[in-house]
Amino acid sequence: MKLTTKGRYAVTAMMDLALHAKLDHIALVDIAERQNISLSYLEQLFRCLRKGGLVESVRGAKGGYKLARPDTEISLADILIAAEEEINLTCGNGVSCNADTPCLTHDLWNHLSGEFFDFLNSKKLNALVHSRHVQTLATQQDLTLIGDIPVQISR
Amino acid sequence: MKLTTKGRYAVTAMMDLALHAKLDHIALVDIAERQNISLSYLEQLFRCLRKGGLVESVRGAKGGYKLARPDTEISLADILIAAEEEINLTCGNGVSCNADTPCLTHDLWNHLSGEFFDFLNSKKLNALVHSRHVQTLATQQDLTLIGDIPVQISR
DNA sequence: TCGAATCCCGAGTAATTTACTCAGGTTTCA
DNA sequence: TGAAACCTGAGTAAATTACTCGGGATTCGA
Repeated sequence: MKLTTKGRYAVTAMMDLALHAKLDHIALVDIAERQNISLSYLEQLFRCLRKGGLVESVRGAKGGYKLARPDTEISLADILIAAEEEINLTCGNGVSCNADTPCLTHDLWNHLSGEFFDFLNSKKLNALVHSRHVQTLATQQDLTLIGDIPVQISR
Repeated sequence: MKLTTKGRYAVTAMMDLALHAKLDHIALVDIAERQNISLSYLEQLFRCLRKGGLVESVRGAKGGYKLARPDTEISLADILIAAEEEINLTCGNGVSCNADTPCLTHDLWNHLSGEFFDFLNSKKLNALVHSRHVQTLATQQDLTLIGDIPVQISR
């Protein structure tokens, strides 16, 4: 019942993409710096996100990633599933639960799992980045980076 | 974002207790048989449930466990927390997230975690065992056991 | 009073999963 | 041509899970 860092990083990275959506493509290096995530780990993560159809990539110098769909059409559930976090509260149909002898909680968890999915699916990326708090943080992050390395934000 | 077997077993076992609440005390051996859970694992689990104040025990022969509160006052959240499943979707306040530089998702997950807790907390044990499906299963389980070992259900 | 049934407890451990890293590609821009 | 970026597969230390084991403490009933 815990969120793994993979899931959290995926959401963070997608929010970063959404926040900088006005730029053409964002390089993973930038996200790695802004969000304090290892580059190699991000690369691995974006493999999943790309396979999941959530981001599009441009290879080569000046390449990078951008959202494959408007941020109004990407939900927390989409991101977590793409990052290979199962949203799975079910009984797992293990040894002690099969067609003959389903466990007591079989239906219960199936049902709750569905409700939980709907909940996460109702949270869209645009809403997530819209909060005052996130906007403030994002601005700070951009300023900090510009302070460190004097580059144009619109490179 | 997965439920561990510990959490599932805990819920199953508590449902079993609730279903047999008319009996004075239920021995773990019975639950182990009915629900196909290893006895030693159940013992470990019930340590947690007892510490969490969800069940009361009677030691010695003819001893066993019963619910410490009416099943209307025990929620899924209570059980999962007692079983040491954290209901924790937060960012974990790891290395890359502290007071100075909170991560983008800090507030987001805190908030969602709360909502999820409320959701699980609204599911009370009495409602869980009330479903037609669970009632049927429970009856089957009791009959099967009586078939195996010819004992009175009301021993 | 003994022994079986039961709860109780701490510790150990194999398997699995997580959270990464690494060493190399390939593609594209300037 | 070379640097900047994406892309890939494989490896691995640490943490977690899902148990087991061996023993002890209590209580009932014969």
